[in-house]
Amino acid sequence: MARPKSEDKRNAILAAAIKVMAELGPGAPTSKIAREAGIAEGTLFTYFATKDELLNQLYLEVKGTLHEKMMDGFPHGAPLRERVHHAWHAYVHWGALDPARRKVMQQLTVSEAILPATRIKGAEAFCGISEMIAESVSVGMLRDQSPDFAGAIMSSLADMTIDFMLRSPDRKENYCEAGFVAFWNAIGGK
Amino acid sequence: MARPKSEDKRNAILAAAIKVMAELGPGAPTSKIAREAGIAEGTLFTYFATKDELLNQLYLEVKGTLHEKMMDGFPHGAPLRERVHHAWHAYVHWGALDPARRKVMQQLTVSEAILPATRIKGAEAFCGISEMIAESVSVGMLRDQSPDFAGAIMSSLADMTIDFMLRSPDRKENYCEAGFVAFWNAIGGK
Amino acid sequence: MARPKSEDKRNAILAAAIKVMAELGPGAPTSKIAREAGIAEGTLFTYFATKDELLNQLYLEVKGTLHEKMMDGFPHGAPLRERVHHAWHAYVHWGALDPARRKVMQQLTVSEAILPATRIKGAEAFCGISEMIAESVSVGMLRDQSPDFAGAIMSSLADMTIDFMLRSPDRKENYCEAGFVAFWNAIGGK
Amino acid sequence: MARPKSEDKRNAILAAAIKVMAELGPGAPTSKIAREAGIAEGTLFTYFATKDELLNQLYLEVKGTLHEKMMDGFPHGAPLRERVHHAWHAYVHWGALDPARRKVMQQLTVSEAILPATRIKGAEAFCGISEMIAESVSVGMLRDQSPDFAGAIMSSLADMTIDFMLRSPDRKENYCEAGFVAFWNAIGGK
DNA sequence: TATGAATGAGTATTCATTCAT
DNA sequence: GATGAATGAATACTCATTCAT
Repeated sequence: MARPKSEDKRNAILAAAIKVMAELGPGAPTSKIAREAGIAEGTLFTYFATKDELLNQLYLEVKGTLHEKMMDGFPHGAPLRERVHHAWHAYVHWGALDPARRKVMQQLTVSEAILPATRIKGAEAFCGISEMIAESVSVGMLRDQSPDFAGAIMSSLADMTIDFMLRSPDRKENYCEAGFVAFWNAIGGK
Repeated sequence: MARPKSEDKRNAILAAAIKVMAELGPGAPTSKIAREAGIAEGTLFTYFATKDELLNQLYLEVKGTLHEKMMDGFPHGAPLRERVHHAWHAYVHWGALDPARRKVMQQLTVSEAILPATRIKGAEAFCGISEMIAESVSVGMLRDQSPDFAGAIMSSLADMTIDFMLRSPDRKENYCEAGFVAFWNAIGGK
Repeated sequence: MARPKSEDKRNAILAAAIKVMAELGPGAPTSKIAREAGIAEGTLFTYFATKDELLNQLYLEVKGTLHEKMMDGFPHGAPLRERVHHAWHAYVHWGALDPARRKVMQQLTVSEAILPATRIKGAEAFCGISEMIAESVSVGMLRDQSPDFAGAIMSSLADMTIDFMLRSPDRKENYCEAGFVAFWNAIGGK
Repeated sequence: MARPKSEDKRNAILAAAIKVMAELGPGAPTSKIAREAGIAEGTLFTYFATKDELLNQLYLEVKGTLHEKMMDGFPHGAPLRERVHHAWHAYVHWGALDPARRKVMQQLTVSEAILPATRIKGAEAFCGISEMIAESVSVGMLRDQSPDFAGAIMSSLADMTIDFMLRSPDRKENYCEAGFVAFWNAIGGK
């Protein structure tokens, strides 16, 4: 049983898990996820040995999607501020346009089921972005911190911004930019 | 009245819930909470009719503790920056010194069990603080937002800062101040 | 603790039990009964040592009420048919006017909680009536049975008749008399 | 399909429910029923979604068995009295030979758990029998009632008769016939 | 490989009864 | 005697996981 047959089915399960868990939280029953995915209860376990494994894979999948969005159309040659703005814009719109995925990410982030190893793996993809942000930092005190700190500033402010965007959809773009201003100031962006 | 309902017991249950849920999440069994509180399984339900009610009360209790800490020794007459710094310092040290309470707050914040009404009630106490922060805002774009936005900037950055303080206890104070700098810059504090 | 103080309270409990059990069946919680009776949960147990005792007393009370109604205004000197008709009329109207009490009697009659001794005691009061009915029996085969058999014919037909009276309140009296005719024929009443 | 849901198992559960509930009433725990049926506690709920559904299905099963017995060997061409006697005989012997089933029917009949829809469905099968009995009715007043009334006279008297048959097994047949005489007279059978 | 019935430990909640006040 | 908080065994139902088909 090297790799299970259908990549499609694996994706269907992950998609179903996002849908169901956005509503029911990480306590959502695997049976409901299976039904939503259009497969039998038992089949889920040929793709994910345990529910915890599903949760961990899901965490990675969700973080992966976010990363993908942030790199999609990334203006590699552009000035720093523009590049960072691209990342910011992609982040908050990812969350505002796909609230289920984002809800699941929030829940899994604070869940005991996600292993430290998974968290590390999930963070790895964002190294580059963190470093880019760190480059923008002009505030002395913040320059002394690891790039992670700058990256974390972005995540936390972006996440907060998404909340406001979801609460007031008509002022979405306003919040997106207000959030960016706060973020850019926070790191003393040049 | 026979035996009056004991405030002590109520508090013991809430304390036990914090301890147990910090480890097991909101899915923690009420039986474990009762045992930890030193009471019978059934007794828990004379104080909280359902587990959901316990969760909602707990949310309020935890937010309340945080608010209390932030107002404890508050330098009412001091300059704005000092007052905001007091609030920040109290917030992040509350989280760093009582990680269980803080973990529970994080988990409940994203839990479906917390009713909107509870969230509103929990936020009310922080109005004053949000307004104080909003006063500090000098960035034009951010001035146009509600005080909530400023308050949310603080919460999200403080929360992120706590993570770093917990991960590197020896650099706790360093992170506390670095976080404050980022926050103060974010809102363009004067 | 010879006899508990208040006979009123005892009656309140029995009345409450009837009301609550008519809705919830014999599984009705004693706490609900106590609340309905306007007393504390624990007080119920100074009047009835256990729930089963309450149930048994209730059975007797309900049967007693029925018997009382049947003897109320009983035309002692009247011809047999008239006397039997009085009993019948009282029975079915008791059930039709107090459906809660009657529902409880039905439920307790088939409940495992009612002790044989209680059933016997409850039946004793009806000996006289059974004997009166037995006197009316003119059918040879039925004359050979114990008076109980004649009494049981009456109870079962009366109970059935009550069902119809409750289902069609506007035809109540019609059913009362139709039932009596069936009953009188059944025993070959002279 | 994997393992198909086994009709045998469903029947085993119903049989177990009859046995256990005859002793413990409708309050009998599902766990005891499952054990008696030789299955796991949880398995019961793959066959009956809730205990109430089990109760309702059981009601139908029990009524169905009774109806089956009444129609078994039914002398379709025979004179009316003989046909009615067949039904009566089958009814009371069903109850006398399978007291557990009959006890359960009594209990469920007065239970709040049985839905009106279930009662209607359970009664449908007996329409034909009620009509046959109604045909036998020669008493003017009873002729004006719906066939249900005649059917109800039979049920109530048969049920009473079963009680006597069970209490005095050696006089079983005597009571069967005495009961029939009463019944036949009640409806003024021709 | 896919299926879904079977499992049984686990969970929130109820409730008769006790007993401190 | 009256109260109602405390108790903990009992109960319906759930759910991750297994495994026969």
